Amino acid sequence: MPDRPVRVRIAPSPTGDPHVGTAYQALFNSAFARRHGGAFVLRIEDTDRARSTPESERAILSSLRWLGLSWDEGPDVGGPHAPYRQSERLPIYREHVERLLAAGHAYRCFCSRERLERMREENRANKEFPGYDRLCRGLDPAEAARRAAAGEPHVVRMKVPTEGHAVMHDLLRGEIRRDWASIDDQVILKTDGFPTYHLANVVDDHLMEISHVIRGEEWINSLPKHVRLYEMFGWQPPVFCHLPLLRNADRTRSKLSKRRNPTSIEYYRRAGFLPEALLNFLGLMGWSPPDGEEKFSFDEMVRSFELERVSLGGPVFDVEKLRWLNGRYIREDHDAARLVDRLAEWALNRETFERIAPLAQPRLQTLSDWGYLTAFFFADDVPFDAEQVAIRGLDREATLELLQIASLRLDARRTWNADELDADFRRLAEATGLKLRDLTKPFYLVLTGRSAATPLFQSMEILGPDLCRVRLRRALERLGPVSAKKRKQAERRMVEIFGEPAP
RNA sequence: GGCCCCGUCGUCCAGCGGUCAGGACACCGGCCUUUCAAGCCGGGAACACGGGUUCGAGUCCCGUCGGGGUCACCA
Repeated sequence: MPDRPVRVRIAPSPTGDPHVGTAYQALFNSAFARRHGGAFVLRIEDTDRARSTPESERAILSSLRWLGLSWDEGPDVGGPHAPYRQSERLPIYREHVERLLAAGHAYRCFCSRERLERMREENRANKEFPGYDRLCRGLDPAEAARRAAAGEPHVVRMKVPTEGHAVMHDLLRGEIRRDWASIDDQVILKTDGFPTYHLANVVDDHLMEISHVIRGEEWINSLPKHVRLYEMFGWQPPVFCHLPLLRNADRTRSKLSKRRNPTSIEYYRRAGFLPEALLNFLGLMGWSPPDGEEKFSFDEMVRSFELERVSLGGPVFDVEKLRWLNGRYIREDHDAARLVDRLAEWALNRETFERIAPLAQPRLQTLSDWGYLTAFFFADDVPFDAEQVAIRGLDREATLELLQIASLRLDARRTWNADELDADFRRLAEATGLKLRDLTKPFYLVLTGRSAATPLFQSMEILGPDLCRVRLRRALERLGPVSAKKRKQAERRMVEIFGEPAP
């Protein structure tokens, strides 16, 4: 361990819903920092211009805060190494790329995407190494600089050794070796002038004086490139520690994915999980305190946290056990009054009731009708009769495809309100020649558990995207697992009907 | 497929050369009880396999098998 102050970070990419995996990484980094009296930094890695959104960044920050996590430096709290958003650090990366270029550690590459694609395809077909063939590495740098100055589009690639092997160290895994011949010259600066992860990550970790890089196992394979970048810059690399990936509970045991499990932190919030329970549960993934007690607060975790105690097997995210733990928190940490407070914080409050009231009012004959009518707003899953899921005039398969298309569309939405949902469903009805009321029927069933409920789109708005998406996915799963082929088909149809760019 | 990582009950963890392989979730049975939960008691359930090293391997080494990750101008 280098004798410098402990500084760690998480570097989420704001390209989607706040993921429990991000919370997991944040928890372990934060606990490690606190344990060693160090600093925990949050840095936004928004170098993917096409997919990064401010809404996603906001959502990630607020979800992490909901969990009780906090950071010493970050885009919202500032800090000595600001800015903490990579899109605001472009000149820094440019300057560092120049340095590598000048030192001959990197070169400009003018190869077209088409050429690269062709090359990859051929190599794969011939079972040869599929990486970049280094065509532009041989270009005269002066000539390349002239072409670039003339405005010819290009990327910058780092030079990687062509022989020998990289030797790396991981805090938990020890030495890792990898032949350089299996690694190609990675792009570090894209055509649009943005850096890639590899470059931005290394530059920022260095400038922000990160001492330990604690991140997901998925990064092990790019470690050689990172280590090489540190070498080329002449910097001391941080200690690397790769944590196991959270896994799906199904047979695949692949890394946790929303296709198979709810992954959005917001889902767990809406479904009534307590933040302290979710955080505690995440702390049980790959780690356990020496005393074996499974219920512990973040502060308690910090007190006994040892990174060395992390076990390497990929932990399955078992919602059943999370539910049990959540129940313990409800039972053991709350008296009735406190529980009522928590319920109000969650959803049972005047604000929610006021949103629902206009929808419920026309449908109430007595005040007591309220309970049954609105119960689905305050539930996680809703039971429904699968037999009834049908669209008039369509067979089961066609019905399922529509549910699938809608599900994909709803997944792609970045904003969520009744008017837009209304427009989406109208469009889908139009494209399929269905009456809106026939189309929405199965959605009432799977989203509200009833064939008649408060109006669908307004109800969906109140329900929120996370609950709606999960209910739809569960319904699809239950009604007949969709084959990969069918999903592809539905995906194409969705794009046909709604167009490529998500709103 | 190449490369990399990993491998203890169905699941999450403990074990860090000598334990009857322990705890928790889930499951099953019992007790308690106006129901259901909760709680308490009990039960079944694992060291992937094969070689080594060692007086002695779940623990160390090698191989096989299995799982995962990764092979982008995404992170």
